[in-house]
Amino acid sequence: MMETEIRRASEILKILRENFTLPKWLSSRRDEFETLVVTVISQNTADRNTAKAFENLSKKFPITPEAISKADVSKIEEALKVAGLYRNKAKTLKKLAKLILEEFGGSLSFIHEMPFEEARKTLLSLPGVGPKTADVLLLFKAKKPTIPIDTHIKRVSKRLGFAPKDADYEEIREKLQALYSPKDYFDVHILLIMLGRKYCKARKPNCKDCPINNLCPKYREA
DNA sequence: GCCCAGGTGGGTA
DNA sequence: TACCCACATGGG
Repeated sequence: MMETEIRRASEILKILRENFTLPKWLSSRRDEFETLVVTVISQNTADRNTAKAFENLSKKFPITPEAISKADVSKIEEALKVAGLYRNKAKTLKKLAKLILEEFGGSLSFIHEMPFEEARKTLLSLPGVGPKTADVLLLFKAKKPTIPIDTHIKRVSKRLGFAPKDADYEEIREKLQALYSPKDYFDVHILLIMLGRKYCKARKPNCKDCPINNLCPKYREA
């Protein structure tokens, strides 16, 4: 990897830190299972609707493998309706709760105990858990060195020239992790999403006001 | 009315 | 393996 690319990446992070305020609550607050539940709900879903759905579900049930595994799928569906894809997600959550109860002793503590790769593989074997969801659990709850790649990060990384247009999830994750130090993975994840939402949008990017536009090859071309 | 928010799994070639 | 589609709601 080019030395200059690493320097550009560091400069980008520095400027993002100066321009965005990191929310403090993200890593604490919820336990592993709650985090899994909210992350599944969040799949392909706007944050506001995710929050509403999680709140709805919390009012109906304690967010535990015990309660969710016993819950009526229709009740879970009702709570999740606002988030969209609710039939799939309701089924997935119930399956996950059951599986965690029966195969993992009712807890996701293995994400702390297993080495990173094993923990990730185990998470990926769970229904409804793909790379994004697995990496969220690993980074936020187990403090493992990984960067969840969501749609914003995918887009921003390509525009910044960190990854080719056809790059897949793993390629982008590995590239970002190589560009940054593990202690910064959390901030990189959050800040790139914030950048993507505010300036580097899919349809109407606001490059003119973007705080890192002169570090962006796309902008300098134009 | 349309576009955006925004991952995973199952099917087909 | 590599695509392609289904899943579904809410706000601007």
